[in-house]
Amino acid sequence: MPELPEVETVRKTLKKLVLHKTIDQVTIHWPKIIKNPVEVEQFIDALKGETIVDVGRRGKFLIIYTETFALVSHLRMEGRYGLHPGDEPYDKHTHVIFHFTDGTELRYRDVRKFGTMHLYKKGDEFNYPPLIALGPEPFSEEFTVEYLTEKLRKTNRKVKPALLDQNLLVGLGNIYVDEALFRAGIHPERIASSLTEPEITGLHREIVATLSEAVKKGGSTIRSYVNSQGEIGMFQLELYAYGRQGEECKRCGRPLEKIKVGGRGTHFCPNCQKV
DNA sequence: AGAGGTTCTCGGGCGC
DNA sequence: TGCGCCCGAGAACCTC
Repeated sequence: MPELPEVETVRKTLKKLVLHKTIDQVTIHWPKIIKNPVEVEQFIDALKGETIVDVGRRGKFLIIYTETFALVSHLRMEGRYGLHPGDEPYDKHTHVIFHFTDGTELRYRDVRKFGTMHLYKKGDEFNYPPLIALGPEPFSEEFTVEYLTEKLRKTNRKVKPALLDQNLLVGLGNIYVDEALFRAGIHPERIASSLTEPEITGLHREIVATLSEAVKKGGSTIRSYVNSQGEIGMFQLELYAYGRQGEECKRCGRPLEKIKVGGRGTHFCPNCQKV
């Protein structure tokens, strides 16, 4: 589910819901979600009495800031946040509950239990995993054609797995990497170092354009994604490649195909994206 | 029944 | 042979 556009949408909606709320208690039903500190009791004790002052994002990670701490949260496949009245029942997939002093609760629900939370002192979060080695943000000045060229030039991986590597560039996941490659007319199995200068220029442009258009549409809802207010995204209507195998290519009219690349389902047009 | 939007870890293979 | 790097496979979990 959540790639950069979805996480950015969650960030905005979550911020509206929880800003200025004070944590009274934390309940944890599946301790493995908490990766740092190792002792879950320390995680709980640290957050008691803390007030939420901001909600940020780095790549696909949400960062919930309190006065003293940074809670780094990854939704992985199906993690979701929602604000609920304290007396509303919760189901077996609700693993972490932040009880606020006003009687409401921020609940983290994750059917597959893949999500993670790391708590650090504010300011330390970028010096430790999982944020420490991340590549540039696609909308930052650091992400230039020159940067992308340099990175792709020195790897023998296929271009799709290379672009999914969050240490090269943050934000792309399986949906948007297929979209950016389609829009740039590049076959996902091309060896990264074989891309030409014009191809990389086009790829850079389409990565930024695809992600920014998707942010404007509130992300893509394929199976389960909703933002923190329970609303679906609308970018799934604009997709050229993802999930469209067997359907007509919006550019040339021939049927799209689905193959496996680096173990991931990969959608592309064999006519518009030549090997 | 196997695939699914993610990412970390591990081990094989290769080159020096 | 040994070490380091790069890359791909597998694992973490549940639902349809």
